[in-house]
Amino acid sequence: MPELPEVETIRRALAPRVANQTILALDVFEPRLRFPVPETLGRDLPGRTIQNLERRGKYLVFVLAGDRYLLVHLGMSGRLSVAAPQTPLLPHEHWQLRLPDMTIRLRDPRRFSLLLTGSGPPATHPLLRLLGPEPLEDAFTGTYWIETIRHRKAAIKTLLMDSRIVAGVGNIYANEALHRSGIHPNRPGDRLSPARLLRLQAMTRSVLLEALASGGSTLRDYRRVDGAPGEFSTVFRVYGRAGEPCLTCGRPIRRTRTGQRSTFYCPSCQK
DNA sequence: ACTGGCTCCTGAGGGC
DNA sequence: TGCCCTCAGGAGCCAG
Repeated sequence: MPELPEVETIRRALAPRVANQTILALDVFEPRLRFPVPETLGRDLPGRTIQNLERRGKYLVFVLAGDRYLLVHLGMSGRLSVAAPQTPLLPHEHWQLRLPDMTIRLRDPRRFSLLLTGSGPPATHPLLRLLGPEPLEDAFTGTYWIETIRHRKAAIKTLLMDSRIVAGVGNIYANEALHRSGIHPNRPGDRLSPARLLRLQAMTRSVLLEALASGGSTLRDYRRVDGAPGEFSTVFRVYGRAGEPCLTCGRPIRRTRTGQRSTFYCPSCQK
């Protein structure tokens, strides 16, 4: 489900509301998520203060006092919401974090999400340690991108979605960035010129920034924390538009598969 | 060192 | 109405 713009939208909404709040309780209703929720979490967390809420790729990091943190990933169908006290549990609500002023609940029908904890610098957690640079930060330089891609034989779309190369670009925005760049999703990395790679890097940034400005996209499961839908899906140029006319040239958008993921592209505009 | 394929899970939607 | 099939925004893990 959520890609970087959606996770960042959630982070921005929650961060000011959770900062400096002390955890009253963490209630786990279903520990069988992507990885089992550690049994000690519920005992461990009460009394700890949340210092701030950060993001790395599609991971949310609740930084706690005392050198601890909570790591949350929403997977495909995970959704965080602020629940009123006493609200009955909805189906597939697997845990809640109770704070003095609010309760945060996670709902996730497919259970691909995760809730883990760690101590020390979050960047050293095994799931974060190998992540590539943030696409919207300076570390994602043109030199790095070109040098990383130019000798790889995998499809450029697969490489763009590889979080070890660049963190947080998922299926929707990879499709959109490739269309804006005029690059065929299945073109091997080593068959793209530096100039075309630089264009793709710039288009990746701009599509993520535009989505962020719209509060993210809405497809099936994603909602903002307050329940409002994101607005970006109205401006998809290829994603989900198989058979519809390309907004650039009018020829029908084609759907295919790259790896195990759905790929949408214009056979005329993308080479 | 890379690459591609498989896997976890539930729900929605289409065809018959 | 029901059954069966395919597909869904992620990404770790595995064999080759």
